[in-house]
Amino acid sequence: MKRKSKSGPLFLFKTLADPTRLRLLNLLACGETCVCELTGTLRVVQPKVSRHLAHLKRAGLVEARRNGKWTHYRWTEQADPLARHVLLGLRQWMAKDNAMNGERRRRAEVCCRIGRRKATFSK
Amino acid sequence: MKRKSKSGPLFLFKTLADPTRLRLLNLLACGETCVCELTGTLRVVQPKVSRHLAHLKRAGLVEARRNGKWTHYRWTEQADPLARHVLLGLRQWMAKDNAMNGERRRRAEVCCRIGRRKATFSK
DNA sequence: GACACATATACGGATAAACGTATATGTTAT
DNA sequence: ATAACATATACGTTTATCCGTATATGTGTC
Repeated sequence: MKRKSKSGPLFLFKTLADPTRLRLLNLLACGETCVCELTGTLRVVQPKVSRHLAHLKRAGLVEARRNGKWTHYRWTEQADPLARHVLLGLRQWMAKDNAMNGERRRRAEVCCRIGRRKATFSK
Repeated sequence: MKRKSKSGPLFLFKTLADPTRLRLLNLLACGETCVCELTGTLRVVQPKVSRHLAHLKRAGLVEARRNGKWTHYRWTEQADPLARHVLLGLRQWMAKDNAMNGERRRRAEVCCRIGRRKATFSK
């Protein structure tokens, strides 16, 4: 049996080749966000969000921080040069894209604001 | 019915999320190459190579030039900033990766050398 | 403990992607 | 026109991915 690599460009690109995961990364680009807020903003069922967050985490693109009942996700600092390069480009693209901008703007206000660091979107 | 977008980051990443297509891009990074040489070097059946080249072409990553019986493929100059950025990163990664380096080195010598421009790998 | 809540995973079914084989198209030479 | 060759596409099958629903896990509260 052969095991899957979980790193390298292939897994990176596979991970980025999904609309929901791109939307999640977009929201997380503003800073740490809890699952319930992601779910509310994207308007998709919670297991779907969790599944895709798990995928992003496996790929090393995000990391989770538990705070009581809530889990907050954030982008990870990339060690791999390719991943860092690609994600930087993606971030810049998201900063310009209309749909992505809109989605970051209309994120839910009413959700587990406690213990969250301030969110700013830096290019 | 909804049509597929063929552009944007999603299609780009989907296109890059396949080992054969990455290997093809790697070989093409040296310069224009004909299908028979790609087939010979990758040691995969010809329809597979053609299918993936067609996919890369649809995604706008490569373009084809017909010369007699042969078709030569090459990287296209990217108009889209994200695609250009990502492909630049990929190219740099390929320049360092062992497997990719090996594959570029052991490309077939005996094939349709006529009418091909000289191939050099530039970072 | 029992309960409510946030999040994660398991499972079966649907959809899409990739594959190998066969065949079609296009080009050159005879 | 026929034949030989390079490349592309069509077709049916396998394999991977995504989804929704149900359920499990973990954490605070009573």
